[in-house]
Amino acid sequence: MTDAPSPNNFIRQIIDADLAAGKHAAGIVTRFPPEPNGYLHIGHAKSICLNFGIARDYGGHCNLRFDDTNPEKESVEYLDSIKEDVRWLGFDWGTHLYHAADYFEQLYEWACKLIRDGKAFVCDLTPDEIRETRGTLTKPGTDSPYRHRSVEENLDLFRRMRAGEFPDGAKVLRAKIDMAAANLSLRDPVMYRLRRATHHRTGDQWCLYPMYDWAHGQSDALEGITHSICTLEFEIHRPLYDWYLEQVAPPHRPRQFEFARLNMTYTIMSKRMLLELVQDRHVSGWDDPRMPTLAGLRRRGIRPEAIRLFCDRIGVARADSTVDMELLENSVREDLNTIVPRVLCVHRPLRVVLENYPTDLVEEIELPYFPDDPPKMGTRKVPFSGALFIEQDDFLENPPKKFFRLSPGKEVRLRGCYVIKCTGVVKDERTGEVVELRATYDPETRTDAPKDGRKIGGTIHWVSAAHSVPVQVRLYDRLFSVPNPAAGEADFKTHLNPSSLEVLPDARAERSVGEAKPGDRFQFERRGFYVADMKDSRPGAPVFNRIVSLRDSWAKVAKAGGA
RNA sequence: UGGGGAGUAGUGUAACGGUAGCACGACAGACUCUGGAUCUGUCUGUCUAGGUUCGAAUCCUAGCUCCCCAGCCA
Repeated sequence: MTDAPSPNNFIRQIIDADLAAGKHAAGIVTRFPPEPNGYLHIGHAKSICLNFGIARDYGGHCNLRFDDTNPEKESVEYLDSIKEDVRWLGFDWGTHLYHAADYFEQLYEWACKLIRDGKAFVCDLTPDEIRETRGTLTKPGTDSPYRHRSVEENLDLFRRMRAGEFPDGAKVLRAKIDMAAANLSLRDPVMYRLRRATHHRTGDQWCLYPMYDWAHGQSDALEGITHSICTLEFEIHRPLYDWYLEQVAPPHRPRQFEFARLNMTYTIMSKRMLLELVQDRHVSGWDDPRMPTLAGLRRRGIRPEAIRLFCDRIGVARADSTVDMELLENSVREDLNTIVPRVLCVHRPLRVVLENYPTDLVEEIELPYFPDDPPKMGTRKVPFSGALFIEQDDFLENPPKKFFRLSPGKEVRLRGCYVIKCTGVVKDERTGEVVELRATYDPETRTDAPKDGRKIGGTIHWVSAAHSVPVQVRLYDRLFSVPNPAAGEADFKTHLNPSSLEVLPDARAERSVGEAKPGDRFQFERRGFYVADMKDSRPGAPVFNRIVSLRDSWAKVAKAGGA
């Protein structure tokens, strides 16, 4: 599937205007700059599609750059997962793989330049003191007593910080800007802090680590980034981004642009909260099929094509927004609809015995995998016998008016097969529960409508009791039961949807899916799209994840009917 | 109450002084051996109040609401 160019948006308009003005003759260069401190989620997918999509459509390139300036929270596990996820999403950084850590030496030299220019100083204040002297939103801060150290002293101290002469937290390097600036990020921001932590890339080579603001713009400059696209919360940092670049004055001058990050209903996008769900075992891991992580969506069975389609549909703008989960679900259905074979699987079996079907007869019914266009995917043979399973909720003893399924004395079509009529109901004597149905079949109706012209209202799915295979089916639903779990004062975990996972113990599928391989996708007719789980499924013992249910207009009717 | 941003149908996003469009959604109908899919139709909108203009979502003024910023996180 080759995607069409993504829809227009304000960033592309800026690029068009730049190009029209003769800028960026060497080409458009963007970057996707994750910190390897967690797994990528669908919000990152928005950024990836934006940055890599622009590079693709404008004939430029997009760098994958790890923003690895905080070794305490970062790891190779995250780094590897990010690379895997970007590739899986369908994007290729080619040779353009970078790490902020690769610029530490250059950054250090530039920091020395700022010191020499009187634009940075070593500060001995404690974190608390720095906070206290920073002022507040409405009150200016006060200068650090160390702000006027000589260039020589600063240079010497900074060198000794690097050499490890001071304990963590004892000193920082700060930019000398303006403690009275209305924009707090300009109040002598910290550029470097001491941190004795092993870095996943530079090991113990450094105990001095640059802050994001200092590292990011310079990294962009080094890489020749033309459009450094980030989310709205960094907008307030842009003056600092520009200030550092002005001081360093590198040959290439990148520019920062901000867009609104993705929010979606019934889920969370906060890395911190996602980590908490994983650590506290509310989910099985980063790749739990309920997680909004790319690893989770992948294991759920969603294809990258669907995510790219979704990202094109949601657009890019500067206003805060929350996208309906429905939009993702629709993108998933649309992606899968025409490419996935249809098969039959009964989730909660109810036994039906056909009283007039010849004992011991088994018919092999040839059914197309894609009924809307039978030649497209071929056929398979499905065994039919006198003992079947149908879905429990396809039978109602006392049906409401618009119920088109099976009930006593009524008929239904078995998908791709005979019309049957319910002739009896067997109940558990003690509980009153319906445990079996008796029925008759109409031998004339296997491929045709009833000869006498009577109308059959509904069609239900079925399997032969003796020939079907047991499968485990895992019904996934939204992770949270409220649209915005992160809002409000209550712990977001109190909004976890208790029925976000339902495991069906007795599901039965038609014989043909018994040998499904991990990753195989099917539509179980009238239920939804499913994938054989990559981790837990194996041929002969399939385990299916529900990717997304089918639209179900009966569910709405039933609900509206006050059920 | 300092500074920086943002307000277009229920949701998301176009329109860049000239008919407010698209997608999701909802509703209605057609079709249907998936209550699926498909097709058709309908629905709801420019934050408010002024102003400029032949004409304003767009320009101006005032106001309202929401978001972001006081990490040695990114």
